[in-house]
Amino acid sequence: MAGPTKPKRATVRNVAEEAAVSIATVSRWLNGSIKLPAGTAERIRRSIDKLRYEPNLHARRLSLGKTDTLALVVPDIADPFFATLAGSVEAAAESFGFGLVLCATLNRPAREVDYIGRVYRNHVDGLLFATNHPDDGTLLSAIEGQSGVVLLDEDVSGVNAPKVFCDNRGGGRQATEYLVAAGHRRIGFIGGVEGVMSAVERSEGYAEALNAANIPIDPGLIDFGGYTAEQGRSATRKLLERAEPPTAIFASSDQIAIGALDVLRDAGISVPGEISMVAYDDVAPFNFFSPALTAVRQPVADMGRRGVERLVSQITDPAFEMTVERLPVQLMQRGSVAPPANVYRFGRLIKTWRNRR
Amino acid sequence: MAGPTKPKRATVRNVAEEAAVSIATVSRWLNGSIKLPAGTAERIRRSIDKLRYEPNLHARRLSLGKTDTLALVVPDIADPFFATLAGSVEAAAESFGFGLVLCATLNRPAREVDYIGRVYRNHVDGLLFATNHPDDGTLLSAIEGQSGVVLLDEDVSGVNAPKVFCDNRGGGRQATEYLVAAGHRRIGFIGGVEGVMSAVERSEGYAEALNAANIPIDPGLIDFGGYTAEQGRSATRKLLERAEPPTAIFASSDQIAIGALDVLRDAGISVPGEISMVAYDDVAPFNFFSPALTAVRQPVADMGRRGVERLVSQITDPAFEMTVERLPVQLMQRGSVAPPANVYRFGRLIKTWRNRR
DNA sequence: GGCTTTTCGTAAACCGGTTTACCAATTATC
DNA sequence: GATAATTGGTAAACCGGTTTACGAAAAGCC
Repeated sequence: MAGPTKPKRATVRNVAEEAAVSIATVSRWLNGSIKLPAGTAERIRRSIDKLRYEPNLHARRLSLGKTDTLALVVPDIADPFFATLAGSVEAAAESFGFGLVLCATLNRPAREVDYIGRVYRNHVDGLLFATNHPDDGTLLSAIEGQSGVVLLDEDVSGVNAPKVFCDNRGGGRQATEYLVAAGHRRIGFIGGVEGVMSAVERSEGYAEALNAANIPIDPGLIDFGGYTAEQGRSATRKLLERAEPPTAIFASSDQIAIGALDVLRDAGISVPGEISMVAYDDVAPFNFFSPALTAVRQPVADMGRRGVERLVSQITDPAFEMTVERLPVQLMQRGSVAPPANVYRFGRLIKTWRNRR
Repeated sequence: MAGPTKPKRATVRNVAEEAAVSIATVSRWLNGSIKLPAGTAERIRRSIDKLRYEPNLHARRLSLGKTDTLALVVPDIADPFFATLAGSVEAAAESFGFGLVLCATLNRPAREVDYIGRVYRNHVDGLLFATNHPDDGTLLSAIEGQSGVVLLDEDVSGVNAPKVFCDNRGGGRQATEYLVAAGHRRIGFIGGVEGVMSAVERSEGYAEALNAANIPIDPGLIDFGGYTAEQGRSATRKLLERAEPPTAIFASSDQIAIGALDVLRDAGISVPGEISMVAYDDVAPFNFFSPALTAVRQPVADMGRRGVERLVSQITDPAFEMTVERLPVQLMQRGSVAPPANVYRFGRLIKTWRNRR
């Protein structure tokens, strides 16, 4: 017995023949660019049913030069932040009649550039781009002149494209203000990759809040490195080695917070008893952590949806205007912030958690 | 000033013309099906560089009838379990020279069937399919006769296709044995959707372990419903309402465990002090929960990679044979299991957590 | 030198759609 | 009743590759 052979699909020609009509008639009728007398239309309809005709996608794309497909480029799809983003982008694209292909760059510049080229090469009609490392000009020149790219979450400096970001500065400020209001003055800041917009802005928000409270900024409390758990671990270790460790830590991503918690737990330091913590992103199930982690929640799903809206209108509307949008973030107050164990009175250090060992 | 016009791309014809050679020569040289004297090759190479020629993907696909692309179909990409799976599938596909398109069905049968049809319609060369609901025959008939589909994680009963699953029965048994070994005899089982292979098998493993320990199976302790946090919540509430609530709970997914923890916390019941818990999947950051959650870890990434391997060999190897593979799972012992607070001595109930309120 | 084989290369068909240009037969207009 | 406009439809070009079938020139062989 022969192996399973590929079933032969019907083409427009077959349908036209079956319906005793020309190819063009079938094609135009299908695309609604002509109306036909009831009899003819019915014959075509029947032939299509009978032959189980479905248009060949590739032929259609070749002919039309468009794909009705968008791409979402993210560093890593297994990261819950980007997975959530991907979910909302998928749904939004679908609602606009677009398919979605998901691309993970694993932060390899070559892959990023390759994916960006896909819109030029007509693989997709448009592309949502999210990165998480600073650009050395490679991305800029890859995106430059490319129409149909919108930047999500993170900027690529110099690029002229529609952008949808979250309010990083506001988030950084809110988190820090909250810690300051709880009485903290030595607040560690663990940031993402140095130079990346979101990291810079969150640190600016941090600085703003400290300035507003007349708290001098101690560069030794600030550490950049990446939105990873590993960065959370190493930065926290460094902070703990200081003569005066912070009484609170602002971790600027979920993963950083998770790494920081890891180190704190190993060191036997209680949260928030000895050190308070605020995280950022809030896509991890922080309310099940112990303590439930206070975090700045980014509207990840909104960002995805909005990005698709912008992209689709860029593709379809010739009078499209590029904009930069900032989505508001929200501080989710839970249980990882308490007044500092280090108490200063009249400017003198009375007690630090180290004394309590 | 005119708006940005789409840049005109060079075609093989342009390249051929520029290199003073025929189209076929260029095409065949590019595809390595001919070798040319150094001079000619060099001319072609130069023309390609000069014109920035890149082959048109759609033309290529139309002509060749293949796409070098795989699809991964999952219920929900934002679910960490499937996000992790997607990550590994992406990487594996890439390593075989295939692209990947990700499809989220949101458990809508119409979307599932549509996606499955994509391989027939040549949108992709092959498809990895993961579902999480029982099939009423729709999926079976959609997949039937379709070559180039491999089933991942969850079965669709009756389908003859390569399958890559995890050892659900073994996982259920291990988890339950572990609880039994800790002294538990009233163990709640919170399962996934009733009738779904993974849920059935995990419950079989649960039953096996109980039988082996001569513990009678109490149907009132068993609840199916879905791998969701909501199921975790409602099932846990039901368990707590019993005259004799369980001393341990086996939650058969991360999300279920999270929901269960939620209810237990609200009820002021400590884990593992009053109720022990074992979860399943272990893609959530359980080691940061308090207590760190003991869970059966599924080799999600392995499953993805293996699935791609099977799919690719099915596509490329005519002598391919269908197999069902079972990947081993591993119990990650952490801190959510303790001996039961309910103590029986000489068959009499001496103490339950209820008494300790 | 004549015959075969290899090398280098071409013309043309094909994949399966869309679309332009155009035609014949009705129907509307004056 | 002649002309213009509409209706229903067709043939053929085009999108941009791949591949088959074949030809001419160069090299190999006796």
